[in-house]
Amino acid sequence: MPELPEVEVTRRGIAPGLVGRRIDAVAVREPRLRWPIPPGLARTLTGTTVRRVDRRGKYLLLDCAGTGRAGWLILHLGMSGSLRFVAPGTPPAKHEHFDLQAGGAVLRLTDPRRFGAVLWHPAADGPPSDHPLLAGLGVEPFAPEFSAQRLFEATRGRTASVKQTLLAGAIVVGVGNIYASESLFRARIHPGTAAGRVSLARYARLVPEIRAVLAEAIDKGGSTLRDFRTSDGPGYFQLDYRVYDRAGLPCRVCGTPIRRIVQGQRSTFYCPRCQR
DNA sequence: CAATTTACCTGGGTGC
DNA sequence: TGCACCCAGGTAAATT
Repeated sequence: MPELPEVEVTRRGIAPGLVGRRIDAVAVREPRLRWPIPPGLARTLTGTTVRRVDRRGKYLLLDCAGTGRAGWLILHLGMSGSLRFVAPGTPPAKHEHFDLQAGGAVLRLTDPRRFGAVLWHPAADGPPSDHPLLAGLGVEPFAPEFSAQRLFEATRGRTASVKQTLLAGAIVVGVGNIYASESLFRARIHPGTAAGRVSLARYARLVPEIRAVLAEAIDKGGSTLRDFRTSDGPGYFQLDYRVYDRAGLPCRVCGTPIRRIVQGQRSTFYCPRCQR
């Protein structure tokens, strides 16, 4: 599943092939994603030039501008989406729903479960941060604004578990299901603890661990990164998980069997001895 | 009213 | 071979 690290690796992978290039053609083969791909998108995009490729949370933002048109193409990979470049004329396989042809390269979106999104945010509607899907997002985990103090203050009075609170993305983005379990393990915090009852000192342990685990995953993705021009995209890399998906296996620190619990219909993994 | 919980979208994989 | 069922993440809707 593409989480923030995969999306960031994708951003780095596709940006060189897009920035400064003119969009020559757009193909929409299957508009039924999480939300419909806007009907006029091909007409809007064709002829614009990609100025930047940014990321906000798990959203990719392509800054596109041309004569009389400007805005951002918003891409989300959902839980099964990926992007890669293919040679022009490559016949689309099943689940390959969307193409962006720019300067001889074709960026192709594959998404079997169609939980992803391709949306357009006109510049006239303000910056992308004004878009309803982006407006409520928390801070970026690598931004200086993300601090133990901020986490502490934002969670006072909250009764929801610290794991679910991180996952919700309203305080900090990018801590998906895998990285929530992993970072809480590294910080030795029990995932079931009410967010409002976690001390400032514990959040001071957690913040650097969140950054470390995300940075590690990005590095790993960068190092295993395939050629976005010819091959099949970022190929989801796996961190050497310490607790995630390790139910029943011995904790790498103390040997106690890792437990799996369900919080908000989602799996959480933790070590009952190391995390309290 | 804000916080919290539940439902839903889809299709690959699994087990019978 | 077919089919019921589970699971995944992010958002909307429902509920507290």
